[in-house]
Amino acid sequence: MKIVEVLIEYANYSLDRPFSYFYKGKKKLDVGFRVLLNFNNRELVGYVTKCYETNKDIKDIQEEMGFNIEEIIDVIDESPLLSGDLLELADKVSEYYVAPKISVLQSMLPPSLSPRKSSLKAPKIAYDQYVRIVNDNEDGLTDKQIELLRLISSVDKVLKKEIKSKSILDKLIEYQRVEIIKEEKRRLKVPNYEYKTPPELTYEQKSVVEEFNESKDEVYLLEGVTGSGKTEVYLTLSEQVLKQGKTVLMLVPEIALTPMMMEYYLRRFKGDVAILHSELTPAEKYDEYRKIAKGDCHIVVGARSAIFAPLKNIGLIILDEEHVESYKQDVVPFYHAREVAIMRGKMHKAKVILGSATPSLESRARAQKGVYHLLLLTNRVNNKQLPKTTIVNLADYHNIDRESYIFSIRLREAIKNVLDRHEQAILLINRRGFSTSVSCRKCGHIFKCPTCDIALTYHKSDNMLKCHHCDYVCKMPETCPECGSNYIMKTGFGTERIEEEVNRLFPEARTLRLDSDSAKIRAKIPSIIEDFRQKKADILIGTQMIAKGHDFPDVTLVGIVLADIGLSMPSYRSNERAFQLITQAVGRSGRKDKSGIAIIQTYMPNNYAITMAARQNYELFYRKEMEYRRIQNYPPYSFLASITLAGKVEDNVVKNMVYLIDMLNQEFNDKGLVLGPTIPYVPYEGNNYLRTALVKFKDYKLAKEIFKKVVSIYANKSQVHLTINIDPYNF
DNA sequence: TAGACCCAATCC
DNA sequence: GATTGGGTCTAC
Repeated sequence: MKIVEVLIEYANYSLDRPFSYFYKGKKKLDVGFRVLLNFNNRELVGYVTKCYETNKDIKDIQEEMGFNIEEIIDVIDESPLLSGDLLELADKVSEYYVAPKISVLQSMLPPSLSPRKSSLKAPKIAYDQYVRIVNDNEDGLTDKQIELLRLISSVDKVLKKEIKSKSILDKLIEYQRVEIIKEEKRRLKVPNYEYKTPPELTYEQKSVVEEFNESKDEVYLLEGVTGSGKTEVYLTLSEQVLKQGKTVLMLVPEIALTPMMMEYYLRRFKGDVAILHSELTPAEKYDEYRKIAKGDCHIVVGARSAIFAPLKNIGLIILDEEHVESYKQDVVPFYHAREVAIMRGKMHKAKVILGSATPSLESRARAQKGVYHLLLLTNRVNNKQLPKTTIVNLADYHNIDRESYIFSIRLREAIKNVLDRHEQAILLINRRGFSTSVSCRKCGHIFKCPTCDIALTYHKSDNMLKCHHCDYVCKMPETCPECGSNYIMKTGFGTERIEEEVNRLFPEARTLRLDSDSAKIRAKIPSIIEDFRQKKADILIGTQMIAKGHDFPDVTLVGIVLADIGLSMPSYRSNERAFQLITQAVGRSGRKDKSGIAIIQTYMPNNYAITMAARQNYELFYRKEMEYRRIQNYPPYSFLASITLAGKVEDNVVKNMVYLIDMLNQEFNDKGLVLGPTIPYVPYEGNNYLRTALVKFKDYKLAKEIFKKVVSIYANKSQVHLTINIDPYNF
C-alpha cells in the first residue's frame, strides 16, 4: 500500500497544504502524478507531492495522523508531469510571490496537463496512422496487391488515409506484409521557411557577442536602440549554445511579436524549434509541450508561461523586450517572467539576456549597479536616421483643425502629404472602440459595467457597449435606463472613431485597423500586418499592438493621436509606460534612404516622458524618472506589494481592510510604509467589492514573513478573500 | 473552493 | 411546523 500527500486543485491559502490518501491499486504512482480523489464530498484532481510504501495497517496510520484517510479514486498519469528542477522552480516561485503552490503548478502546465478537473476533458495526444512494410515478399499476392506493396516500399512510410484502396490494404495487413504504426501528431502547423545565410555581424554586434562570451556573469541587459540588430545577436548566441549541446529558451512578449521571432528562429533552426504562446489551441500547446519534454527540440520560442517549458540542460534564456508588462501575470500567482527567468537561469547555471531599446527602470538600475552586465548597441544597423519629431500642443487652439477636433492642422497636413507621395502612415491611439464613455445628457447617468463598475466603451461596428476589463457586452441602449430620456452622449475617442475620422477627411485613403477587437479572430493579426506591409492600405490605425517591433519600409509618418492616455492612469509606472510606447511608436517611422517624421499630439507638451520620447533619449528619461522614483520611494528604490480584500458586503471589506492595515503597520513598524485602503481602478469584481492596501518596503525577507503571517490569519476568513500581488504594476 | 451544517427569520 | 437564507466551518 502507498501513502500519498497531495495538493488539492483549489488555489486557496487555507488549502495550501498537503492532504493524505492511500492507494492499494496496481498502477504506477509517484511524486508528480495527478490523481482523482474524493475531497469533502467532491471529486477533484490532486497533485502528488509525496509518496511512500507502507506495511502498516490503515487503522494504525489513521491513529498516528489523528484523522481518517481515504483511498484515491484513480491515478491519472503514467509518468510524472514535472521534472525535479521545475518542481524546485515552482517552490521558489510560490515562495517569492507568497502564492498557493498549486496555483504555480497550474500556471506552469498546459491545460491538458494542469492539475485541475477541467484537464481531464482537455485534448489528449493525437495520432497519425502510418503504413509501413514488414515483409516485401510478393509470393502469393495478386497483381493489385503487389502494386500497392511496391508503392509503399518505395517510400519509408505512408499516411494510412492517403491509401485509397482500403480493401487491398486490409489484405496486405492480413498477410502480414505491412503494419499500421501510430505516431504522435503535431497539430501546430509551422511554415517551412527557407534557410537564409545569416548576415555578417556588424562591428558592434561582434563586440557584444565577444563581451558576452568572455564574461562569466549570469544576467545581461542588452540595451540596443530600435533597429540596432538585437535579434541577430540573439540568433548568433543561440547557435553557439546549441553547438555546445545545450538548449535555448527565447521569450517574446505576446502575440503581436511572436510570429516575427518565430519566423527568425524557424528559418535558422528549422524543426529544432517548439512554439509556446497563448494563442495556440490547448491541443497545439499540449503537442508542443510534449515535444519539448521528450527532448525532440532544443529551442523554445514563446510568451510568458514558456518560461516554464520543460527544456533540459538550458544554456541560455533570452527575454526580448524585457520591459513589456505582459511578462507580468495579472492573476494569481502574479509572477513576472523576468524574475522567474533569473531564478531558472541560476538553477541551470544558464546565462540570461534581457533585451530592450527602452529597458524597464528596475533592470536598468540593476545594470547600473553592476547586478546585471550591461551590453550596449548604440548604432542602427542600416544607419537609418531617427525620425524628425514634432510635439503638437492640443491645448493651444491655434493648432486645432477647424474641421476635425481629433487631428491638428499639422497632423492632417502630414497625412495628406503621405497620401500624395504614396507612402504609408501609422496612427496610434492607445484605446480601442469608438467612444470611451457613454452617459445620459439629462440625468448624468454614466453607463458602467455591472461586474467591474468601470465605464463602458461604445463600439460602433457592432453597436455594443463593452467593458474593457472583463468580457461584459450589451447592446447600445436607445434610452437612459435611469430617466428614460434619449439624449445619450458619447465622449472620448478610440481606434474606431479615428478610422471613421480618417475616412471622412481622406475618403480616398485605404485604411486598416489593428486592435484587440480586430484581433478577436485568431490569425488575423499577421494577415493585417502583412496586408499593410504589402501596401494594400495607406494608413494603419491601432493600439499599442502596432507600436512594437514591426518593420514597415514605406511608413514615413507616425501620428500619436493622443499621447496623454496612460499618463493619466493612476500608476507610478505611467510615465515609464508612456515613454516606452511613444519611443517604440516613433521608431516605426522612416526608412533607410529617407527619414520619416513623427507627430505627437498632447495636452501635456512639457511632460518629460513625452519630450524625452520625442527625442528618443532614453538616458535622460532614465535619469529624470529615477529621480522621481527616488523622491517618491517607488521601485527600484523600494519593493512594492499590494494586498487586496474582496467580499460581498462593502462595509465588511472596508472594516477588514482598516484592521489589516493596522496590523501591517504594527508588523512593519518603521520598516515599511502602508498606504490605503484604496478603491482600486476596477473597484468591483465578480460580485465582490474590492479594497487595496499598498506596502512599500526595503527588506524583502521581513516583508515576506509578514505577508505569510497575514495570509495565515486571513486564510480562514469567509467574509473576505485576500490576494497578495508582489511587485504589482497597477499602483 | 464549495458543500454541510446550524440557527434564526419567515412563511403558511 | 416547515422552509428558506445567511454565515461559518472544514476538508486527509
